Amino acid sequence: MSLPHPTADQISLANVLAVLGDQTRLAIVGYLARNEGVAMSCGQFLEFGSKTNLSYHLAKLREAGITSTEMSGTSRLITLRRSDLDRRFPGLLDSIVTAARDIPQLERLREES
Amino acid sequence: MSLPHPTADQISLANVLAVLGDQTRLAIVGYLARNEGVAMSCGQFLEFGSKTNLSYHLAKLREAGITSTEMSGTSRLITLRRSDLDRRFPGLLDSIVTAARDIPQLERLREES
DNA sequence: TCCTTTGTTCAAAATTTATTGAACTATTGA
DNA sequence: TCAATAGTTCAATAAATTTTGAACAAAGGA
Repeated sequence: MSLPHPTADQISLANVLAVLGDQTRLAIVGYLARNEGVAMSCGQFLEFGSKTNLSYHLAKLREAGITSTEMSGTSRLITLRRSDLDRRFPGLLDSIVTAARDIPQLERLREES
Repeated sequence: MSLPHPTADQISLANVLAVLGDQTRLAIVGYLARNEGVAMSCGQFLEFGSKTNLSYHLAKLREAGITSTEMSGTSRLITLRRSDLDRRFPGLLDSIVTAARDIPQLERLREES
């Protein structure tokens, strides 16, 4: 991990909610949750926006402590910080991901994968 | 209920998260949750901001479907839409309210009540 | 009726967020 | 080494959100 990540106790609830209160980022997190264990690269999310815009949203997710981003050669591997989030805010991620499953935009994504 | 409220299925997850991703509104919801069953008036929240500003934040909460506001004489009674939220997003409100209990700003509020 | 209480609406200003394109860095493979 | 790949940074713009004060409205009590 060479990129700046907040430590588990630096993760703020209000910030996590604010960052997830955006369709694009919510869709990204839903996708990560449905593919947990599999590290995703930024390119996986190109259907959600331009490369530049994704860079912005993915940085927001990382800075909020929601995702972890590790460099791997020329790409970056993104994973959900599941255990940190669960320890810090029990039940929150699960309830969000479950509820996000019903969002149209995510339905579409699931069919394609 | 003479004020406009969204119906249960008009409540959007992203919007709920966005609206709760704000310290002031999160504090208000934490307060409502700790006093569930007791309807609160807008004035109860004056320590969180100016009257005008609270009017804005409380409208946001109502429009997002998080609270219900009923007119009662010269004041308004505000309650959490607990059952609608629980049905729509199981576990979400509880996990948020539980996590919000550890937020400093809310600690202060609890002592004063 | 008049005053007080409770809270709103409006418009302006301040602040924050999101989106874009151009230029750039770093790594990998040929 | 050279070109392609993956993604970033920067500056500018666009858009949405917050905050404020002044003026307003409606109900209740003296």
